[in-house]
Amino acid sequence: MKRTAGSSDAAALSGAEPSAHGGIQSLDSALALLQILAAMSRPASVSELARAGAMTTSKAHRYLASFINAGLVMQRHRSGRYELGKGALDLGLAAMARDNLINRAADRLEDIVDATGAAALVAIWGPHGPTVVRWERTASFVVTPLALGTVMPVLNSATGRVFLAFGPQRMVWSLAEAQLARARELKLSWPDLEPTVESARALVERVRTSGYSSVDGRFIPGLKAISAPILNWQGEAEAVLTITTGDEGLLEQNGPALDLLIATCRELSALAPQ
Amino acid sequence: MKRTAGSSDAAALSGAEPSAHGGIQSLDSALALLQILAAMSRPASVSELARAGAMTTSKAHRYLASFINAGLVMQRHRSGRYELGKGALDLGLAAMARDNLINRAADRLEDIVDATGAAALVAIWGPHGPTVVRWERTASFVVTPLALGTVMPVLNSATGRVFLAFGPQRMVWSLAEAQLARARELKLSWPDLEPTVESARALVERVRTSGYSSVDGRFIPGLKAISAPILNWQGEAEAVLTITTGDEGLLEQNGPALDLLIATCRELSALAPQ
DNA sequence: CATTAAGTTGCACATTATGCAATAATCATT
DNA sequence: AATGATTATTGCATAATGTGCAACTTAATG
Repeated sequence: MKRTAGSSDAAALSGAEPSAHGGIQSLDSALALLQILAAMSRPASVSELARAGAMTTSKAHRYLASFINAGLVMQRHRSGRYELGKGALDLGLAAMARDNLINRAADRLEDIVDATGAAALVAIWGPHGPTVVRWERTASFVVTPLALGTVMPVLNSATGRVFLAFGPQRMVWSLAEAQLARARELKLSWPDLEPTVESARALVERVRTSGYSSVDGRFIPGLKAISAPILNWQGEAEAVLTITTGDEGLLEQNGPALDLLIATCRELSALAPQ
Repeated sequence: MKRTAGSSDAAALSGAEPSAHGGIQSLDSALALLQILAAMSRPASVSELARAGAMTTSKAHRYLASFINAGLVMQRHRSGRYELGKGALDLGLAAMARDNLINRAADRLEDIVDATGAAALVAIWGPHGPTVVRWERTASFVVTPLALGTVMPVLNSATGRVFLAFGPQRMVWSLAEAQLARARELKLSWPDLEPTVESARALVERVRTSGYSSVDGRFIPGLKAISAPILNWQGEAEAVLTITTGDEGLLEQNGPALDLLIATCRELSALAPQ
């Protein structure tokens, strides 16, 4: 392990340059690599990871070996690509179990589903965008896979739009701008949104003014959704609550489902931490 | 770092005892401590953690300092108790997103499109039938019937036929029977399908036997498509993967595109949740 | 305020993390 | 199927830092 060239005489004599925060240097390096892997949208090779982490492949490989041993990372077969493993999921679920805001929101889902006959979900902002962390539905809900971990698009989902208006702005707009660029490249647009920053900002104004967002069957035929934010004390969305249904009448403006959603989010917002 | 008492002479000469799995010893110890913290039901003191992890408080403290620096752990104030931080939640969310079937399938679209020069899509069963939820194409792909939310017909699209054979049967056949009745009313038929239940059942047998479905230019002039199911453990399609192209030669039987499609769906099926 | 217990940090020494090169495995091409 | 190129993995000598101990700091209690 190399010392920095500017080591003081005292440090040189004693043998160790302590890390700036009193931690362990190899652990810091390893955890930086883990974050790089987590940010990747696909399984990665050891050389990709080493390059991205500015380290030798040999070093990256050894860190990955320890992460595999701990269950945080998995590799499909020897010499295969690496991705996050069950241990990472378990760690996240443990962290989530301690998050009072998510748990309070989740506790409301059953009542919402019972009252509306629809499906309802809680999403929070994750490394890849708005991520479903809890959901409930009635047995008759017809859409097949709606699952824990589903990442919603920012621009054309009700959930995503609420994050666009109320979420952590720098991160949200970084992703939104990428999605806008991609849409322009493929010459896409949506019923109420052109793939431009100006159009997206106008959408944000509409969502902020109304305090919720909705998408109707023009986006996914037969599906309608309404979403509202659970705000913290800075007015930023900590989570988003969404009701989604195939029943076109259920989520009408000024209807009971929207009232329930807004009231629930308001109550949960009042309980949010500083 | 202490050697075990039984170190071999060779290891003593070379200086390092490699960890059993080729990883890094201090990283292994640190990750073991993190798991102990995750398993605790409440915030823990450094001495509790050190005791549970059979290490000195000084060692535990330094590991925790690195975890805090990485965001995986937080401490309410100096000398306060330790608990999992936002970074642990983010790691879990990233793992959750990886674990999601639609995201896994979507990740494959780019490779498929690159390999074939065609367009590729993921569809799920929605309220009005097979619904496109993800798609990719090359920028040069000129024919664009695709959009997020496009509902494919059940009887005369490759995607729909795979759902007919492998999808949630009660819902799928309810819609199929309605489309058959409509076709009889309009006196429609298709090159390989009469608008009868018997003919449709024969089609299902063919699709189930081959494990995939294809439609050629007789259905939509200039377009050919092949589809295969991503099956769950009950043998029911959770999603369907489709390659579509205007190049008639590309999707020939026993060709590389079909092989790629089948292999991809097989791999994704193997990863599907219970 | 004094005392005790727990958290945090300096430093000498003990231990292992690391880079480099060799070996093994996988992928692409013919 | 064979071959060459590329990438993943591992042995080992050297470079680097992780660790235990004790001192210092902080927090809690009487």
